[in-house]
Amino acid sequence: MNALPAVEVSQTPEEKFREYLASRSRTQRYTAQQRDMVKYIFSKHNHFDADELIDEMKRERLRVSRPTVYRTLKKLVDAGLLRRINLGSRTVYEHDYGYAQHDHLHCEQCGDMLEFHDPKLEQMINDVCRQNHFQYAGHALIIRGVCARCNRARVMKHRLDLV
Amino acid sequence: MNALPAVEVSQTPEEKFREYLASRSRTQRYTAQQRDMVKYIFSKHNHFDADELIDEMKRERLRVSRPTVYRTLKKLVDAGLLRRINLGSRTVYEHDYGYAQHDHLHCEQCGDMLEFHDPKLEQMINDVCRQNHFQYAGHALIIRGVCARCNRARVMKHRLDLV
DNA sequence: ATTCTTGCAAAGCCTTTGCAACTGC
DNA sequence: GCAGTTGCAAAGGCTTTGCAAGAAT
Repeated sequence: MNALPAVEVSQTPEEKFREYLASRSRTQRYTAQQRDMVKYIFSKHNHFDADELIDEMKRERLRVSRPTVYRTLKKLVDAGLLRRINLGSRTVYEHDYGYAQHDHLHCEQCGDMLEFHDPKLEQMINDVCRQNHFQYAGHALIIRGVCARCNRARVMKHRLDLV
Repeated sequence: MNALPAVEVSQTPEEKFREYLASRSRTQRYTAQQRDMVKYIFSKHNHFDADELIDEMKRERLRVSRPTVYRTLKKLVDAGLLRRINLGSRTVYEHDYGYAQHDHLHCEQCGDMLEFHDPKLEQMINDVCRQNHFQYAGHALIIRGVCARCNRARVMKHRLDLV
């Protein structure tokens, strides 16, 4: 995974989540397990699915139960802290808070997710929505293919095969 | 669903599928059920999921079994006749043969899929891939939001509520 | 005749839920 | 103490698979 610049945010993810839990008519509680999840998830910038998260947190001796992880992930997405990405065979999550708007190049070989940002995309989406009188709520663009590293590996292998 | 121009193709979907089944080392058979599926699917241009297809075909008194439908859908995708679209909560299929390359505006209200084509998108994808030495294999862009019709309905409802 | 396809029932996979015990506020 | 959260086990939805019977070439 490559890096895009982080974005300045005034609140920590934890604060933002607490705010969400308390906001307008919501009377939700901030529990130890939720705190652990938020802390763990925002301690590293990567893409993960529910299973990976559970495994990794268990490895760190953090208490997590599967239903609670799913329930909390849903809240985190709703709170704007995480974004769900549907990869077809897998659903992964990534930070949506404190991180620049971007889309993905998904390597079908190694599974890596390269991030990129292109203002031309936003412009285009904007135009298309306007032309169709479509009220924009969000988008998902995933470009599938083979990343540079895997490509090199393939070329190397091919050369070796020829010898 | 709105219409994009159809594309001239030299083979019927059925012919193309037969060709696929027979091609390079494959010795797959063309069965009655597969034929019915291809015919039915290409008799109308719309987006459908496995369940809808099964229901509709049954309504037409066509014999279909769930496992066979899944197996055949997979072949049709592989053959380049259909494209899978992952909508997050649903997986739908659409024609990928005899139809122009396009992307989607997905209405979250009524579920409708508006199709559009913009060469600027291809250009952008091309550039991004080149910059990242990424070998392109395909992409999926889905723009979420509310379509014009649902928007009008919402505005109308709002007006009525004010009365 | 041989090899592939079918269909049933059953399993798989990921995700959600009912409910009693528990905990944050 | 009350209302929301947890965790188990169980159910759900969608998709795949093992295998014996059937069909295509």
